Amino acid sequence: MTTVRIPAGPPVPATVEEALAVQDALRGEVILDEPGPPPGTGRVTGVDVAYDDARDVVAAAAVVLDAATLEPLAEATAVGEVAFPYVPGLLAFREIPAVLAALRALPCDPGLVVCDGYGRAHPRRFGLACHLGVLTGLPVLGVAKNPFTFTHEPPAAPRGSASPLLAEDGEEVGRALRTRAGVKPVFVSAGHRVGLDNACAHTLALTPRYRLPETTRRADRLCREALAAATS
DNA sequence: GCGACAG
DNA sequence: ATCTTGTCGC
Repeated sequence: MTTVRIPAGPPVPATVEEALAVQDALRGEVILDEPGPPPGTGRVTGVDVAYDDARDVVAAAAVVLDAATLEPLAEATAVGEVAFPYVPGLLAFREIPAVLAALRALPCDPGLVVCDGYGRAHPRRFGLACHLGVLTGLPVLGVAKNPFTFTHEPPAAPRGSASPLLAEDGEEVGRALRTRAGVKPVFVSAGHRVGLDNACAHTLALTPRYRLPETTRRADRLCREALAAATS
């Protein structure tokens, strides 16, 4: 397994105003009219980040799975200093430097990337999954655990049931998707070069046993381990 | 003006 | 995200 130091990277915005301007500038680069790779083929990579704010340390993990078997093929972690505070709507600036470093440290192509949080389901339609997609050119989708500010009707009880995640203007920005019968749904949205229907299909393919995708479960575990190792 | 608000 | 024990259930 590869572990890298987060390189002194692409300058992080110094203010909220600058961050908003960056989102404005990059939003037009998002590709929304590609369906993306079909589920169960090629590779799927989960990315996640853990923090120790008291010590100002951040750790990211990228875990590559075989999309057909969900068996791990490769993994990498990156550790460094926290570069941006958590601000709702600006999560990407906090997570992306670490995530990019972990992705670059992988020994193979990531294929489709699955991240925690949102893509188009975002106040300015440019969440983490969109941002990461534009910066890497990779197909990316987002799976979040909460509906954020968006509204939805509870999906029917069976696994696979879904209901639209709606913005104020009525636009469907994502979907509440039931990955386990009778269990709280997850909130799926397209990021870059992946359609919403396909994003949901991928999410179901990645949840044969648990509510959250295997990609995020594995990446979550790995980045916590990396953080503990870096902190001790 | 105040609260809510992905991780 | 993170702080945290036991507990109910398959």
